[in-house]
Amino acid sequence: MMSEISRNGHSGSGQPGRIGIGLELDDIHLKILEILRENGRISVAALAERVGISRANAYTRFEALRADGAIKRFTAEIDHGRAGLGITALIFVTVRQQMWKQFRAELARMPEVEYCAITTGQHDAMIQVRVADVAAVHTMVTDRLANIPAVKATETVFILDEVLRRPYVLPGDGRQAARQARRPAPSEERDDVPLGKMRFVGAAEGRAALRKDD
Amino acid sequence: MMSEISRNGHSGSGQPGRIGIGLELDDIHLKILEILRENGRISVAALAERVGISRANAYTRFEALRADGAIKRFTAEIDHGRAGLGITALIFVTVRQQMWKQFRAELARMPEVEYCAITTGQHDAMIQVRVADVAAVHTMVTDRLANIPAVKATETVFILDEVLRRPYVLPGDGRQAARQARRPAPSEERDDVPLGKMRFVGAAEGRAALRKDD
DNA sequence: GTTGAAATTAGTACGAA
DNA sequence: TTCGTACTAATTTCAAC
Repeated sequence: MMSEISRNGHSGSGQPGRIGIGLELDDIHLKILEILRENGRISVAALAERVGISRANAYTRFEALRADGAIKRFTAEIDHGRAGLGITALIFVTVRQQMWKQFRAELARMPEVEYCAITTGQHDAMIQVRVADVAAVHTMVTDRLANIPAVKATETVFILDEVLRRPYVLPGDGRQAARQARRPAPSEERDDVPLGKMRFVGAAEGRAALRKDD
Repeated sequence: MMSEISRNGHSGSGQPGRIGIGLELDDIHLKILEILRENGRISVAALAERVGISRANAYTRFEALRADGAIKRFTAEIDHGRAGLGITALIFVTVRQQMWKQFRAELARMPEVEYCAITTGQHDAMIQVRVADVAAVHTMVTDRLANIPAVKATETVFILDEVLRRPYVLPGDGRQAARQARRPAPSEERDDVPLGKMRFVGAAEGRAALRKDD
């Protein structure tokens, strides 16, 4: 029903970008993932044809990806509006230290939470909820979240529009990006970028005052 | 490759929580969606059995849900760490008014962006990116985002851990919530909830100063 | 890693309740 | 509408190459 999902870390391997311990993923594996994230119901036979390998090979790789955990599961994307959950909100939560375990346990009991991530910055966690109406957000925050001792403070914003959601970003996309963006060729490095535009918010700096910069 | 996804609004219907114009979704439809979001590759035959309807009926409903758009697509969930994208970050963007169109167009050209939503509050949009290493986040923000005229300012936080992701929240979950949480047993109703804990950030208030409340 | 043939399963059509 | 059945097409499995 609810799923703990993998940490961002690389299971011990210190090298960022390094492929995980299990399978070595080659280009064909990545192409399979790319097709599967667009169409999770494609038959393995059709997959083999699109990738340009034999069916037996496709079955082997498909199973390997599943077994290795590179593919975690297959899922259907639902239109929430049509399913009666027209309101999406983000709730940024400040958690009392040493009460994370309780916070997580409570989260698991809230089915309207679609996503929760621990973040650096001003807050400690961001949760995304889907509910039927604005009142439900209010109820959720004031009745449920605020009653959790682990929750020190919350800040809620509403999502007005979801501009894009990609099924899942893959390294292949990065290569495309590198091509498209043709990155920071040291020579043509742009130094006219207005530095005041950007801000990186680390964990320590987090609770510090937030200046407004517009 | 990239997909515009539906607005939060209810396509004209003013009633929040109301099912969209197309299909009337009954309990069986919702049960089908519930199964499909857990296992997007289940066969329609197996689906029929689990729901307790005939195979023919299952095919009809399955197709109807697809045609109606209640099911938008099927996708595979990838383990990003294993795929070489170990870093996830959230970038909050302040967008110059009347340059939204440009902003969206540029977003479409950034494959490392997995999700983008327009929000109320201090910022105008939140984008989630997946990249190989921390340096790539820096490059993304300073070289790509900052060079978009539509982008007035950004604020970046890193995701340290993704605590939970549910495939998709459905109204049925709400019912469960009501049951599970069955919470405020009037006797143990807590009226000592510190109101200062919560903050709702509307669009207008947005750019106002942000006090620190810890 | 590939191909081809057998076994199984999926998808369609249609009449009856 | 929904169900049950029969029919056709496709997929998966498994063998040998």
